[in-house]
This record gives sequence, structure tokens and C-alpha cells, in this order.
Amino acid sequence: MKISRESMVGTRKFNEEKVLDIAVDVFSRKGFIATTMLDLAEETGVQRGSLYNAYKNKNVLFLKAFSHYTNNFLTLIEGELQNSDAKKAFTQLLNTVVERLCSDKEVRGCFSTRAIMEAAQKCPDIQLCLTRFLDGLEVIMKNRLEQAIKDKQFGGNAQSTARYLVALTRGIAVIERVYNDKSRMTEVYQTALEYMPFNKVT
Amino acid sequence: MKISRESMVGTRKFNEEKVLDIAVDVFSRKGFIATTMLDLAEETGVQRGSLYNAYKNKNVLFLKAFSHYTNNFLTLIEGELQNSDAKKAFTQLLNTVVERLCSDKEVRGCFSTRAIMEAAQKCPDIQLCLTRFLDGLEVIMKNRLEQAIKDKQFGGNAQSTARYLVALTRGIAVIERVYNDKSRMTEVYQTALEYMPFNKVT
DNA sequence: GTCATCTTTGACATACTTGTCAAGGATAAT
DNA sequence: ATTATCCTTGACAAGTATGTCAAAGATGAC
Repeated sequence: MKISRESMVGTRKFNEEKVLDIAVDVFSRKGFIATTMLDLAEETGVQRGSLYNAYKNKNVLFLKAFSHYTNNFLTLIEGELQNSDAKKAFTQLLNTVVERLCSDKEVRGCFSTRAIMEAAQKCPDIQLCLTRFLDGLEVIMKNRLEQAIKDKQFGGNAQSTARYLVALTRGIAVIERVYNDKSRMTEVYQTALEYMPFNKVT
Repeated sequence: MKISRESMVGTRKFNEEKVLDIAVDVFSRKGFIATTMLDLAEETGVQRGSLYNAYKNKNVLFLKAFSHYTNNFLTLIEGELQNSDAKKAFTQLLNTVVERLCSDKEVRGCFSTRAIMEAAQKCPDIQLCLTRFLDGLEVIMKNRLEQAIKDKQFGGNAQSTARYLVALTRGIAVIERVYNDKSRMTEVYQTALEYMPFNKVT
């Protein structure tokens, strides 16, 4: 009979929550390929051997870190869309995305977009969780757009617009890498929002 | 006195044009980091030592390959925008971009977008040429949009719309990596075009 | 034909990364 | 206190990539 980990005797010393937070940060800064287990060991303070023991390899560790990141991010996104004015809701969402991409002390890229470009095709398991992540993003935006249509605040197609917005946010993450310029990223999403068929709230 | 390379005695054996074409292909498929000099040597048929002799290192070889790619690509883009109907012109452009991303026998990514995500921040020289490339793309689109405005075919701002479109094409390249689905990419650019303030030709 | 000069080739040293393992350490359960 | 079990630690082996170099090869200029 299998015993739950919590009741086992040789207990893990490190704080997994912290480790995954740091892993997300390292992967965001260095990218998936360039990040080594040694990097992760040094930055988390956990021995490389312990990481191998706990996660088997970089792929698995990445997947754990990714799911950690995803949960936080999608919850955040959903929260940003709460505004009852649809255009304001999406403005706030995109503004938050841009802020997150730029606010860090060090220059770092978008965790998911970097992973997509480096690992999606190479590792089926990673591609799957990336697909799920973008699908999740799309659903959240689609739902908000459907609400906006009901509220007569939006005059487009919810599904295709959500897909379009997912792509646009990825594009903004790419732009960040090249220009490293928040105002340019803001300009991009403002232009997009301006063109979208939002209606004034009556 | 410096003698031009063409008149020198120990002449290069390999066809640089071909090598750079292949290099672009390899970098597109494997990404910048994952591509090794050995990969390039094997796929081009040129000895690794010869590549080091000719290009010093991977960065330099990449820069050469990139400029090779850029010249072709920007010329192509400009050509696609020739249609006198602005909306049709941009439709054709985006369609070509999508076709290029999907048409290859093997699954490969967008050369420039992969490089942006992997190398932009790490290598100033590579970042510079990537910046120039996106700037070039932007200018070409901006010029066409200004023409469209003169022709009363477009009712937006040329500069910011061009920037927006550059970001959008990057986003489409990211989507390609995850979903590998041409119809999704098409859906994205069609949605974008539909929302842009084009006017019917009178 | 000879020479000067560059290219090609294969070998080499170095460095880095991965993944594994055995020995020792820590602790919940009894 | 003992035990069973897992974790930690440092060392090790194997694989991979880089960059350099000397010797050999090729060719335009003379």
C-alpha cells in the first residue's frame, strides 16, 4: 500500500514553493535551453543532486514550475477582466501583461513565450502543457467577450477574437525582447483595442 | 595594401550562398542555441574547421545568415504589398507570411522570431540586427499604410498600426510553434484585418 | 613551374552538462 | 531507542560543444 509523501520519514528539506518560484524566474531570464540544472541549483540553493532526486530531470522540473506559474497567471488574468466595461476590462488586462513583462528589476522575458519558442516542438509533454495554457487563456478571454456581447458592449466574434488576442499578447512578449520598451508595447495594445469593435456602455 | 578576397590565392571551396541558405534553414528548425557548429557542418557539408576559419564562431555565422535572410524577406514583403487595394495588399502579405511558416516539408519555426526569443538579450550584435529587421518591416508597412491613407483606403495611424502589425506577425509565429495549425494562424490575421479601419475603394 | 597565400582537414585540449550512485544524514513511526 | 525510509552530498563517468592548431592541399599571380 502506498503511503502519502507527507507521512514518509526521509522528509524533503527545501521549500518546493520557493524553488518553483525561483525556477520560473530563472527560466524566464535565461530561457529553457540555456538554463542548466546547475543554474537552478545555485539560484535556489538546493543541491543539484537533490533536484535530480526530486524531479528526475530538467523537463519534469520545468513542467512543475510551469504549472505553478500557470495557476497564478490565469487567476490573475481572470481577475483583471472583472471590470463591467468590457473595453476597460481588456485594457486593464493588457496593461497588466505589459507591466508584468517590464516591472522586474532585471530584464527578463515572458516565461511561456520563451518556452514555446524553445521547447514546444522538441518535447511533446511540454508542448501539451503550453497548448493547455494558451487554450486556458483563450477561454478566459472568450468568456469575457461573450459576456460583453450579451451586454451589447462588443460587436465581434468571441472565439476568433480571443484567439487573436492570445496571438497578440505573444507578439507583445516578442517585442519586449527586441526593444525592451514599455511604451512601444503599450502602443501596440492600445492600437489593437482601438480597432476592436467595442461599443460605449449606454 | 589590402587585396580583395576574389584575387587571393587560397580560394574558398564552398558556395557561401548555399551555406547561408542552409544555415537559415537549420537555425529555423533547431533554434539559435540548439544549433551547433557540428549541425551546421553536417548539413552544409562543410567541415567544422572551415566554418570556424571563415566565420570565427556561431554568432558571426548567424549574423551572415541573418542578413542573407533579411534581404530576401524584406524584398518579398515589399512585393506582397503592391496591390492597389490596401486591404487586399495586407491580406496578401499576411497570407504569404503564414504560408511561409507552414509550407515547409519539415516543421520549422520563424527564423527571426526564434532568434529574438533566444539571442536578443544575450548578444548585443544580434539584438542590433534583429532590431533593424523589425524596424525595416515596420517602415515597409508604414509606407504602405501612408499610401493607403492618401488613397483614402485607411482611416488609422500609419506608424502605430505598422508597429501593431509587426507585433501581430510575431504573435502568429509563436502560435505556429504551439498549435502548428495553419487555419488558426489564418483566423488570427483575418480577425485583425477585419478590425482594421480599411475603407472600400470607391 | 614556382611561390605565396589562403583553405581544408583531422586531431587535440578545454570546458560544460547531464545523469547516476554510494555513503552519510535526518526523521516519522513504532 | 531503534528502524525504515527518504533526502542530501560530493564524486564520478560519459557525452557534447567549443575553439585552436599544425600539416597538408589547392590555386591565382608571377
